[in-house]
Amino acid sequence: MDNIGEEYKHYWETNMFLQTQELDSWGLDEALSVYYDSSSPDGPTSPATSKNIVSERNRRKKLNERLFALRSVVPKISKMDKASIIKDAIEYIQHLHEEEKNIKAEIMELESEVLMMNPNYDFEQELPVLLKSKKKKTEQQLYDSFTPINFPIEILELRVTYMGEKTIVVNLKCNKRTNTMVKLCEVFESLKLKVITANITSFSGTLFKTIFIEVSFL
Amino acid sequence: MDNIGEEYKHYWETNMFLQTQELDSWGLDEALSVYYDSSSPDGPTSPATSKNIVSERNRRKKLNERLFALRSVVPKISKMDKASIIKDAIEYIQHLHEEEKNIKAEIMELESEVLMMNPNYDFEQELPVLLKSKKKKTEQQLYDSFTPINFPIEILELRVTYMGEKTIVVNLKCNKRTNTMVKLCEVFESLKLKVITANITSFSGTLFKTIFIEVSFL
DNA sequence: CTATACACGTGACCC
DNA sequence: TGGGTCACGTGTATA
Repeated sequence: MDNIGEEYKHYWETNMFLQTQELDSWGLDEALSVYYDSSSPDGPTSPATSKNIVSERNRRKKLNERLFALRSVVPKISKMDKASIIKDAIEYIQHLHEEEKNIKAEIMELESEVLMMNPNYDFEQELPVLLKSKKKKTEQQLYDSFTPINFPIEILELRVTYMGEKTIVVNLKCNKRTNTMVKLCEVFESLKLKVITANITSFSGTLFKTIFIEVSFL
Repeated sequence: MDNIGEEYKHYWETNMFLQTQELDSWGLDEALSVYYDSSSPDGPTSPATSKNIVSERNRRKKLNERLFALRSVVPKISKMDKASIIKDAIEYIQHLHEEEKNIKAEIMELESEVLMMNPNYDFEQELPVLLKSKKKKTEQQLYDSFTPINFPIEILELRVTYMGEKTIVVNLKCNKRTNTMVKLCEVFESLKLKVITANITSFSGTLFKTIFIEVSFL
């Protein structure tokens, strides 16, 4: 009895790291069950007890796997204790709850702010996070999500001209899509150039942008 | 031996509900340890084994309490299984992670939106959620957040002129700061106006922006 | 009757 | 050399 048990006397975490080996060593368990089956058919311990043993082993193993997985999704794990893992998970969830609460109040405030300043703003189209989550919650207690829609800049024409020794002129033509102008500005801002003057003209769905740039970088 | 054990043969959840009563019935355990101590000092099971028994009992109890607490902070608990509780907790944490990511992008967008429309807005004073969470992070390796660095638009001059019955000219002068041009563009994009032509000129740290707008909204 | 899930006592391990 | 933790086998109650 004892020598059989000693095969499994590892620390539980080491057990987790050697799961495959454990699966191999499970062959011993079948030997064990056979041992139980053939030895004593009279006692109340032989016929179904071996089944219960392997069942219980599987249950423990599954529980440990879950616990290990739980540890992996929780940052700031203080100790490797089973109890400590659960404790850390609880604290982490509570922290996320609080943060979520604050951040949702934040969003509601910001939305009303935007709505006041611009009553024609279309939240359904551009910022559907809270609305969608409310919808889903009524349908089922499930968790919400959303996907931001981003159109790329479609450049139709790009021409760079050097005027004199310190000035560059950039001529750009592209299709007008949502936020296209914003993205263009972001590109030129990120280049940290010294823009002398810029002109943007919109005509029938096309953006024309002409930029004068001083060559001397800062 | 058996009659003592029968006191504890409840389902684990019922055990949790009757914790206080269990604490009372622990008087029986002390009687148990005494029984072990006084009965057989010769066998290898008496002296330290009873200590281990009560220790192990406490450990199991603590673990179940933690598990019960974990269940209480996780909504949408499918089954009461120990393993299922941990599984639901894992899925819930993963969901919260994803939601947090999305909602933070959302807030950044809204903040810039508000900032555009009301350049003198003070995020530090009125909406310190993200900033506060960041403070916590510097103090310890705690859970993460972020802070968008946003300079407000400093408007020096704003003049709106009506030209004819369908055209508006907006003249704007403001200081040049980081992303000022981007924010200006975002403001005018969000207003969903029909911009005919726009001109931006930079001169000694000041932005001059002139915009021709057709009045007819889409 | 057979699974499934649990609490229990026990020996072994490590700090 | 204990206090703390673990895996194991077992009896038992629920579905």
